[in-house]
Amino acid sequence: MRLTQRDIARLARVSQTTVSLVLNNRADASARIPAETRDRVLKVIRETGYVADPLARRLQQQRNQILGVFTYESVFPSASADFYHPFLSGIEESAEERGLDLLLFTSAPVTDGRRRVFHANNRLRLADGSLLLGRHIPAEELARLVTENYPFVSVGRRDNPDSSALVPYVGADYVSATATLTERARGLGHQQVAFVGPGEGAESSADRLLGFRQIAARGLHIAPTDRPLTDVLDELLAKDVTAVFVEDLADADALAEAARGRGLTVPGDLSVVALGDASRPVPSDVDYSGFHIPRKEMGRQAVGLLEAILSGDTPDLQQLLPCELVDGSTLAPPKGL
Amino acid sequence: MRLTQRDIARLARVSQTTVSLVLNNRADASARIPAETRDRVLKVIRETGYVADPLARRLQQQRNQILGVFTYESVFPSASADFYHPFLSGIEESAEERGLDLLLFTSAPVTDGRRRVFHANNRLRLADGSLLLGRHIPAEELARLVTENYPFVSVGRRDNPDSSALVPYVGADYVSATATLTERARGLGHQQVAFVGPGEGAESSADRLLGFRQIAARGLHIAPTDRPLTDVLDELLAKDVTAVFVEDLADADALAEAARGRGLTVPGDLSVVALGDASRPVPSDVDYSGFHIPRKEMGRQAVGLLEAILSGDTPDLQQLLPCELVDGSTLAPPKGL
DNA sequence: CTGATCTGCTAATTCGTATTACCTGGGATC
DNA sequence: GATCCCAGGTAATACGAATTAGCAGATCAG
Repeated sequence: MRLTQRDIARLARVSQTTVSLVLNNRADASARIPAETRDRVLKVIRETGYVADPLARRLQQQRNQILGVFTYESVFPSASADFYHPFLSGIEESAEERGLDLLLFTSAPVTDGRRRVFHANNRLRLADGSLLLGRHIPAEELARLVTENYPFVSVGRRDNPDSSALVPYVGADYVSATATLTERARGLGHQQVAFVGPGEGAESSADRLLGFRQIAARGLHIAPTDRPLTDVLDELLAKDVTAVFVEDLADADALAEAARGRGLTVPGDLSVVALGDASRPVPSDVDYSGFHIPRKEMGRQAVGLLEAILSGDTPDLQQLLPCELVDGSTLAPPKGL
Repeated sequence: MRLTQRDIARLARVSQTTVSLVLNNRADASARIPAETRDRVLKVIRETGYVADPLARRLQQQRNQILGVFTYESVFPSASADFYHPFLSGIEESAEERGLDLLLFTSAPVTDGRRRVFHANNRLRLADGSLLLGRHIPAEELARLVTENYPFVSVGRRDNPDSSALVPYVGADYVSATATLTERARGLGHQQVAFVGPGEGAESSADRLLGFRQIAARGLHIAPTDRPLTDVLDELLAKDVTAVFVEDLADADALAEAARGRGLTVPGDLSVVALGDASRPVPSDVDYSGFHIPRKEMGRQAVGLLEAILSGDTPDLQQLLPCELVDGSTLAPPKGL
């Protein structure tokens, strides 16, 4: 049987109220506890090792000092670890600084190979608010979270289910980063540049193409829908492209490798820019030019934003962080120059 | 303002009791709800999106379906990630299967560079029970957890603070694994074998030496207390050692590298056996003979053990899992043969 | 000497849910 | 006609801590 304040009260010959007052160090005008009584209570607490039940506490108060973390895939298996890790590192660090615990919603049942926030025995309310992570977050879940007024922040994604719902998020500014790099390529003398990637679907893809287009309005765009890489490379060369922008570092590496296979040099004959980190392990250790997504910082900021929301502040609910530009070795003036 | 059962009750024109009964699907003789009433209540619940407050629930019940995870270092920074990750992967997997959420105690204040379980505002009771992970778990904290009767399981460590306290743990059987490998070396014809490592202090170290001694009672033991590696190598060669057992894969690699530096071949001139995984990144991709610690499985088993404890079963509180032997390429008959 | 103020506490209530005990009206049984 | 039973609920209470209201007794002002 576990100890309650009532037990402590009995042992210290005071009321449960007094125990609570001592514990919470209340010295209001309405409740003055003389040192002698206070010490007596504290002594009993020390001797028994009593700790307050945090759950009973929060029934009363508004905050619980727990932040939920909902991931749409398992966190720890190494397959998704590379993706989630940097975010979680920042989240953990920030939570530690703020004295918050993190609740991983591993109990969410998996349907169709994905976890769902909303299910029969929804446990979101265990936490004061939650952080949502995942490559693909279903729009209807976001919408419901917003309409139910549940405090949450989406990390890394910035898709809005519809115009009416304002989804709080911390994202990365792909537009600026891509634009800056495209401009840099222009500055180095590249006349024909190309963007290889879907450029639509996820906002992260759309944003990169947008940034590219801001500078290279008429640059080539190739959406490699299951097209073999050699095919893509053929088209690039046929159109005299000297600098190519790729959404993923792993894809960038594959493309560069293919180019080298044809006797081309990188960046001499073809500059390759990686617009983001590798989504899967890459064997080569080439230092690709491009940018890194500030994942750890995004995690940190997300905790900050959620805390602000919880404490009633309403700062800018949608935050974009600058990407870290990487000079690297694969972006240089074209050979002809 | 969030919805309560009282609100649902009002809307459905029933009592709060009835709402609770419907929600929990109680069809006992003591409470029979006709389909009509039940449907009316369920309709309101659906329309409002009401979900029960899990905290208020557990105030009443015994279980909360939350397992605490206490780590003595941060989990996600890549420095400790390699260590914690496999454990956590198993824990997460098992928690998911059992419908449990995981609470990371990131709020525990850091003193002397380490987290502490026990501090002023101890929050262990948020969870039904907890898993303890860490390279170095202070004995006094273990002792206190035991005396306070808090349900927990220590993962990977099996140190007992004193004989009276029975610490529940899931560990790895280093003794058997080391003994098996030593026997294998003997079988291959090695006459002089050596064990390089502290062999005391942590039980994991002591256990390995113990397993080694079971087979090679008079084998050489070198405790490399800050001794330069070349020194250790000198001694091995001077004593005609042909097979050496090293506690850590990283150390094994360093030693093998040093041997090769002197023109020796591995395993031709010297067999090297790694008694465990690398505790720090190792550049080489040599496939060392030795064993792996079954970290993921240990995580899984720990959840199982904790669940058993929580449900009142008292199985064997201390469990040892077999290590995975690795044939590898660094253990072979000595050259002379 | 009377009322006001202060000290040092405690009884009662609250949070949201689950459970237990009981209530009511009608039909069946004796 | 009295008793019992049963369906269909509800009122009351418990869980553990926090808070609000308030109660004795001492002290002080006037």
